[in-house]
Amino acid sequence: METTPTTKRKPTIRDVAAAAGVSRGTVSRVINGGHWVSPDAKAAVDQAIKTTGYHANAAARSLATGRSNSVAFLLTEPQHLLFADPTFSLLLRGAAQELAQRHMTLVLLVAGTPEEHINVAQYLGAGHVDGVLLISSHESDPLLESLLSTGVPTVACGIPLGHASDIPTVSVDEIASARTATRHLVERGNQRIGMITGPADTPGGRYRLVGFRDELGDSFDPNLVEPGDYSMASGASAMAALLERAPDIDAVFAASDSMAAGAVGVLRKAGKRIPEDVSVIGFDDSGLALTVEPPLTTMRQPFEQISAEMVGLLLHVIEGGTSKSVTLPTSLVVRDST
Amino acid sequence: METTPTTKRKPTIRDVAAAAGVSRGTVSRVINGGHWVSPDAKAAVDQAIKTTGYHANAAARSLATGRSNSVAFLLTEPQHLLFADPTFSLLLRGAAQELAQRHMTLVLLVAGTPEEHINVAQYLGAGHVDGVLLISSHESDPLLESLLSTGVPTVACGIPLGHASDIPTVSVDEIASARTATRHLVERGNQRIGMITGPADTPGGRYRLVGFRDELGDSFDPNLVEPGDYSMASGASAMAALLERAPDIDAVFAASDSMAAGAVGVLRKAGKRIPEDVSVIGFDDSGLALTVEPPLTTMRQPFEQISAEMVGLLLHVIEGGTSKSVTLPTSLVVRDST
DNA sequence: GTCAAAACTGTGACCGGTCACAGTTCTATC
DNA sequence: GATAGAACTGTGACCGGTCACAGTTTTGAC
Repeated sequence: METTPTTKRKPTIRDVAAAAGVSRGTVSRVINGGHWVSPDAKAAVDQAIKTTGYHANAAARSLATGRSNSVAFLLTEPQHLLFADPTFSLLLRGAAQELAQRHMTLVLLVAGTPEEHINVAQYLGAGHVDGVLLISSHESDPLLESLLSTGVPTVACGIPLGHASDIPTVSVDEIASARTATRHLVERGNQRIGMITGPADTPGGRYRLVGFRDELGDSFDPNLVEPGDYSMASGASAMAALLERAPDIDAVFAASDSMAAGAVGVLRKAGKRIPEDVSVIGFDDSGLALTVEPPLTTMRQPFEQISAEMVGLLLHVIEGGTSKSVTLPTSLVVRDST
Repeated sequence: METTPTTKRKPTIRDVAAAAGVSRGTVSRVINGGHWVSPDAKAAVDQAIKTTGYHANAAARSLATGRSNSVAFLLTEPQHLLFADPTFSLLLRGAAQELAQRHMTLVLLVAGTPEEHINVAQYLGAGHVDGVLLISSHESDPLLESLLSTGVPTVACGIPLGHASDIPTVSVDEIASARTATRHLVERGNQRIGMITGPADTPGGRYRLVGFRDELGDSFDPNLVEPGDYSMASGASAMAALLERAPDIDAVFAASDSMAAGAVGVLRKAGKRIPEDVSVIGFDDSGLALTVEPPLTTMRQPFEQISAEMVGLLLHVIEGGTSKSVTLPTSLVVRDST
């Protein structure tokens, strides 16, 4: 490997200043909005930036300003949920785009194993990022504790159980959504409606069940509730359990599309027609909902809005603004499974 | 909001040096491997780091060393492919973990729109990251051109068409994999085997077709080939087209599980039983393969290995090592669709 | 025509590390 | 016991920006 002639040092702000015939300070001002610089100077600097091919050095800027212009996208889910569930990639993409527009970057942090946990905690504690987008934390998440204690600006996705008031949150109205889903099944004439819930230590796991129970009122039968962990496999085994306990079940509300998909597979193997014999409704409206046969009726979560709101909120907190939480509406998407 | 008492300034290397009774230089040496420092000094520094709660400032370090200790995970796919296809999240997660082990971070870059393209090019050109993991680039990708011209160390996933020798790559043997898949169908006794290909400007789109054709030899019928774009919808319409052209088709090889899933839906609606009437084989072994009914036979890509190799290779190039490419084997996973 | 305020510009210190180099101590060799 | 070299330590310069402040010019009011 020969040394390329491209060994020219990267231009610094001093090079630009020299080329434009002004001082570093003026160049800096032009870069940062251009206030309080004369039109002549600004033009000269703009020109010099072009000719030199200058780009500000992020590290130097961070060091001087104390801000990194990056935020962490923090995943704490155990591994199998992550790639089983396509929802997180929607959030991720949305957040990345939203941040890019604001010229900030997104660093992905995965805290699956305990070892990763402590590494992540260290990393965040060191102040390497300006803020954290916390994705779907389980109750009593130790990471949340350390986040709160280090004081890194944080916005959560889905109300972290037990910390409702401590931390700004973007979430959907779980209870209302679950009621809507349940009402839909009732309105379709179903009588024996079961539910496959998410883990009880997650907001979706807990509150969707609450909405389900609230909506059914007196006709709620605890025997028709079976827990899952959002994964397809858990949906399948939960459905199997429900079928065994209540062969006359005529509808099921799953707290995720993945679990609904698992349930559909089991129902079909059991010879049930969907929706004639059993109606199925999911939650999320992830890409999965369309791959299932029949396509799933589901509660759509506005993932694009969620990520946009999270970024907006986080940046607001980083700027020193007061923190508030946002609740977004879901919508019922009716397809062929009900 | 009252000012918290936690306004204590973050400890710097000088604080640690003072606490340990040594110089900054010694502390720096301890942090970076601890060579050439006496056991006494090292112990004192380690102790001081603990008591002060010191973490090195990444920006300062980057500024001094000229390295950012971060790499970009660059997505250039058009939007709809991204979240339709779960494969990228596997790669992403694998890469993040692999990097975390080496105390580097992964910044996610999305270059979907032309505007994002130029922003990303700028960002990379500015040297904000030490290297780039390039995910599935299409031929004549302008971003690739600018990457090569800026000289940022880059490793591609899947041989970038037209740049085979310019850039280190981690890929699977597309042709051999396609031959294995095709052979499997032939061995199952199928006679009229169709293929749904990926876009011709992607390596998977081009070379899987080559393998398919090679394996079939004389019995290859160009009339039984229909292009798709890896998405489920495209798989469905391609399957519909094939069925119309060749109602006697008895097997189909799709270049992605998503397309296979789309094909399965169409086949079932057409009254075909799978695999009795038509066998279907996919590619990837993404999570999707198990959600389809029946579960898909498919060619498994070793995504964990791919991301691990990519990171390893990239870091090697960053360190100034010579670049080489790696080809990994796929494996046939037989399920119920063949 | 004076003077104050507004508009603009340049300078030096600083952010928190790393690195080269010079200086010191310790060990081993003849 | 002189001396070379290894092992260890401290110092100042530097990375490339930003910022506060001081200095200069322009503008407008009286």
